[in-house]
Amino acid sequence: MKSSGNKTKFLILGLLSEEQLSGYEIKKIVDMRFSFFWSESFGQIYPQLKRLNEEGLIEEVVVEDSENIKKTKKYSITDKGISELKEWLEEPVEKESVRYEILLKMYFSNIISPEVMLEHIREFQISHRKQAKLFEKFQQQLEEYKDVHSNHKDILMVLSFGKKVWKAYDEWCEEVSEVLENRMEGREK
Amino acid sequence: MKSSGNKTKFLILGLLSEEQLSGYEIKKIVDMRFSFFWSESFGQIYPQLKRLNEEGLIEEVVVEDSENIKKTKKYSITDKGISELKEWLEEPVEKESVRYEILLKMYFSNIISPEVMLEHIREFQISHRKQAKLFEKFQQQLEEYKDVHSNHKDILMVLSFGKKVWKAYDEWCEEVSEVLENRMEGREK
DNA sequence: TTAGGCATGTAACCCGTTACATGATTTG
DNA sequence: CAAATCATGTAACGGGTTACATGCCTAA
Repeated sequence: MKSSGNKTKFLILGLLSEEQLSGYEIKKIVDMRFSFFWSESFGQIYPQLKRLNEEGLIEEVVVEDSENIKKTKKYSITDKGISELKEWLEEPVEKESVRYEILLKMYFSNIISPEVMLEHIREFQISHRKQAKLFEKFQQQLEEYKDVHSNHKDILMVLSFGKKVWKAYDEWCEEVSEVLENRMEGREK
Repeated sequence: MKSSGNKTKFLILGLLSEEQLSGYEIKKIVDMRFSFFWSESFGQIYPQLKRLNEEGLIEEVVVEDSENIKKTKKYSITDKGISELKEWLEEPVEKESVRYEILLKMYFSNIISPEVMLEHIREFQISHRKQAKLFEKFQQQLEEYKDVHSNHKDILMVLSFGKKVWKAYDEWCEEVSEVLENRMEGREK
């Protein structure tokens, strides 16, 4: 068992190191900006916030919101939290284990018709192109609010990863589509 | 809950649709040829084989190995197994949820020194280059035993995915390394 | 006024890895 | 003959998703 393991913890600490957030806001940020390389569910976030609070790595912020008492529980990171975050950031990256269902299906696709496989590829391509457009949109937003994010450059590099890898996905789809189309024609003859 | 969910099941059915295999052999194949896009542990494979056998999707092969009675339990796929495999292959691909720890660390890397982050990138690059070399090796092997695999072309396409995406990884590493090196110099001034 | 978004949380369940147990066979 | 590899399997644990429960607030 590794010292890390629980990465939700560090995602939360990381986000709280930038600004005070509620569980709901954390989820929103992950869905909007991290979705292409990370995901979290409420079932992870809320219990984790509770634990981190108990451990003293974060603390609840008293939201004195002038007029109305909000129901949102905001948290801020403590010094202890920052030092644990730092520790984790300095630890070597565990190698990710991805599971591409589409490649499994591709591998065994001689069992099914090329038409069906082509359809899978098309869907894969469409959904990833949709994501690729979000990269551009997010990058524009970033340029506008350049001063807000102290880690502006780092975010750009994360985005660059997405753009490069998603481009590779797209090119692969093009290549594979062609092969499958040829196969369809060949079979019809 | 989706009708699929349990993908180990279909990996096993897929591999058994090509040849009779034991649990141990399945693990070996996954580790050698699928490792860049799939992984399985014994703790998944053996119980799953048992279940599939009970369900009648696969059956134990009586290994009559002339001289010595082997301890290996080989399985073959049944017609029922093939039709379930086919069904799954035709179902739409669920979108994968990847978690790139390196991108999380990159995102928050303003907290740590560029030297440490650069080290992470280097390790990422090295391990992925190692994998990239295996693509070439595997492709050569494929060309040699072209006739053995009926799905030769499909395997090549899976490999092509790896080559393209891993190339994108490598290019990203180069780009990011440069940025981090500049940052280090900038800070020293 | 009702549907949808905001907001927090818990419980059940599934999936997957790790660790452990066991024993045969091969190789230095 | 000891160490490594082959080979099969189980149990425990942990991480993550889904479903559910609850209640507020806002806009059509």
